[in-house]
Amino acid sequence: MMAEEPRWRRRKEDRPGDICAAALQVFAEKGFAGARIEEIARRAGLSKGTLYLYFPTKEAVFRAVVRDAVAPNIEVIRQTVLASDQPFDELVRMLLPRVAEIITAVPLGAVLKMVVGESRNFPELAKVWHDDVVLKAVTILSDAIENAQDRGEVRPGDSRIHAFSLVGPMLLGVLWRETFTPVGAAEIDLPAIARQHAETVLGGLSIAEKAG
Amino acid sequence: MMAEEPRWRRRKEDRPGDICAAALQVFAEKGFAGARIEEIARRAGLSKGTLYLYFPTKEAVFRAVVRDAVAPNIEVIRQTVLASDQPFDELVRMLLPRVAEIITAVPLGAVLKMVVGESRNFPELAKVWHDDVVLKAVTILSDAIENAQDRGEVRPGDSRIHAFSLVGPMLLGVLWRETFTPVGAAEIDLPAIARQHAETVLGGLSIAEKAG
Amino acid sequence: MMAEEPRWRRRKEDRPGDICAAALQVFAEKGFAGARIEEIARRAGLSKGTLYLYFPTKEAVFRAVVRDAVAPNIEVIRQTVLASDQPFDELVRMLLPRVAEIITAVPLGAVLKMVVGESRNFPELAKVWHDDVVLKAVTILSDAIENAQDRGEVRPGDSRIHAFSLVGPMLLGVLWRETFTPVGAAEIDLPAIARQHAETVLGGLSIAEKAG
Amino acid sequence: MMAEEPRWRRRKEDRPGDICAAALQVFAEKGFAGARIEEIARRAGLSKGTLYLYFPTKEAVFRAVVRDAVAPNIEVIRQTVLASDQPFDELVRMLLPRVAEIITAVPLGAVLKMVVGESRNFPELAKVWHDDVVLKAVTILSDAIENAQDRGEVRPGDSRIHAFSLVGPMLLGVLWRETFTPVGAAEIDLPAIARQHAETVLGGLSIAEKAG
DNA sequence: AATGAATGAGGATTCATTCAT
DNA sequence: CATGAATGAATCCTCATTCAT
Repeated sequence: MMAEEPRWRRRKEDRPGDICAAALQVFAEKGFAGARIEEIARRAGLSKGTLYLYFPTKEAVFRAVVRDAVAPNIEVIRQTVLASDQPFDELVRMLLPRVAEIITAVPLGAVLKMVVGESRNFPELAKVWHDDVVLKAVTILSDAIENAQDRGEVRPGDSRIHAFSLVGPMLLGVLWRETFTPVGAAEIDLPAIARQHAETVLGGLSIAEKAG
Repeated sequence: MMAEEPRWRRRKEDRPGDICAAALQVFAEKGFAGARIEEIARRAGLSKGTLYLYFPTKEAVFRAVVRDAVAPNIEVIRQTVLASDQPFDELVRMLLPRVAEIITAVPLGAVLKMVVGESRNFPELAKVWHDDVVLKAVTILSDAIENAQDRGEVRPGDSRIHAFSLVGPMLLGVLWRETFTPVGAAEIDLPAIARQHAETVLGGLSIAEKAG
Repeated sequence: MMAEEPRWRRRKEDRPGDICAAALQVFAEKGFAGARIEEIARRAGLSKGTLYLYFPTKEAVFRAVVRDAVAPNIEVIRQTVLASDQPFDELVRMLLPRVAEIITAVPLGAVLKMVVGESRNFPELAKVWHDDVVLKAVTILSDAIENAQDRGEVRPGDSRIHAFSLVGPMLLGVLWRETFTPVGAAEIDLPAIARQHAETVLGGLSIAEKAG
Repeated sequence: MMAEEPRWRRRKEDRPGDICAAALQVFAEKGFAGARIEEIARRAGLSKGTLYLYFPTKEAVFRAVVRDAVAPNIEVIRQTVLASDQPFDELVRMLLPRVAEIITAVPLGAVLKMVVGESRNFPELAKVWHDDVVLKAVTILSDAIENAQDRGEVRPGDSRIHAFSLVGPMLLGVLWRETFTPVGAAEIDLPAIARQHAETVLGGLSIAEKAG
């Protein structure tokens, strides 16, 4: 326990972060329209009026939540991929479990659900996510794939579709967990999916292994 | 076009279908909470009050839309899989493009988005989809996979995760198309994904090919 | 049983009466605003549209119901009172049970409730009831009382208040029955009230008895 | 009057009372269904939305109005009756004018009208009124009557019907005033009714007087 | 800065009334 | 005459946003 930090002493510079964290929970549970500003405020430990000192509108809170979930994670992926000059199969065997870890640690699934669900109401958010997260991630992957193709490690084919083949099952797992596990579906073991799918997909992508 | 259709004629039987079709559009665009009954009614070519002759609440319309999207499609998958006593790789080469076709023909992507986006607000719909669509589809697939494993056609491993490996990229493609294409992302060629991913994933699942 | 009268052969001249009878039930149960035209039509055995062939508005139906309940009953009272040249105490001993009978036979209580409950929304109905029913009844009574006072049969005092003393308990009984018996209150035996109250009130009104 | 009262000040505690007072007026005028929340709010000096900070539904407001009219008044009656060890005729001569006073001072007539008019739509309110107001009042009275009968002061007979004989005319007067006076009927002088009816009914109920 | 009472625009739902058949 | 599908005005209620304290 921390030394009895009085509620009113919470440093104001933490507020936006607190609000975003609370809002993420609520938006993920209720969707944008179903979320109530008052509940976000309550979970952030402040009053409705105070929340409006930090964000001008509910939409602004939503945008902040979705944008904030962008930056930290994409960088991790980039580092992981770029730093590696190892063979493609090694990269994949490391990358997929890493993605599973990240997805489990941060509420990426919840945000993804929000982006998918509200993409028509907030097209500019879908755009930000596309441009700054998804496209970047796919590009990093497909670049790596093309390099591996050039090196003869990966079978020919559209590198972007190969990227879908790599990460699609992981995404499916995340959405499954967010959507169906709360209503009684079996638990999803993301790391297990990562490990087994890595082997499955590599079996097909790695020409070397087959040729052997 | 018919010549000067009267403002309304007795077509009670067509109404529910018209309403569901219009509602699917609007719900897919705006989400449940963002959809306005009046707009659904207008797109269905009738007035607000008339819609309420056929559905008691907005929720009832939503449920009808989501439930109606269930029945017709799952059966197609089952027929495709069960009817085949062909080798596993043939099945997959036929199945994935078939799925791509279905997804393209009917608005399954839109409904899927709705189910994912509103699963917390309508858990019983998520449950129906899980029980009647997703679980059935996965079970059909994993049964086929287990049979193929028994016959030595497919490498060992959790059959459900193998099923994820099979269809995950297709689902990712659908959601991508629903979410990002409207905001400027590249078009998604589902049949191309189906063809290429079939080869990719089979390369790994088919022990025979490797052994050869 | 009558010889199978087909529904569609119901003579149209009966319709207004059928509608009023059905409407009386529904208005008494739900009040004016709570009553639905469709339910009135259904109970009258016809469709909503058909009802509008006989009455232009819901208000018109309500007015007809309340007015129709006026005529038949006030006349009975008048006859009973005027026809009697018997002593006052005989009159009362006959009149109160007669009122109890009428009230029990026709749904006067229900209409009374409606008049009381909707008097502010339909002041002209309250006026009709006041002018044509209540005031007449009171006048008939107070005239009889004044005559009896002149004959030395009834103690002095405001004749209208004496009339209240005569009929008040009966009215209380009717409203009690309409209001509280449906929610579990004891049954009200109107004839018993009539008999006992007649003796009670006469004991006071009849100077002769006391003087003797 | 206070000088220039600010548009609003913190007066959360006064609100429910203000709202109930305004609602009583409006419900009495229009009935439950005819009353508009916005008008209640306006008469209470606040906006529609503010009213909903204090009551969750229109029904809740109605219930509060009716229930609030219960408590204060029944106690007065009980005290009046219980405190008296005077002869029965003295009690009645004191009680009826007391009832007339109460009815005149508080809007009991309006509430009674509401209870009668809406008893079918709000049976639980009719029950509360029956159990907590009417039955108690009647029981208090009939107990007093039975005691008086035991002492030989009151003629035999069903004590509850005797109670009706006592208070029926007063109730009739109240409802008359609520219903017919607004449409042009003569004013009702409740105290006069109380005084004259007390003498009238006692003349009959008091054996002593007659025997003498 | 913080609060929370107050506001009112917005949207779901009802139901009297109309009218094509 | 009879029907019942269709309409839309009316009203309850919600909740993002404001603002006096």
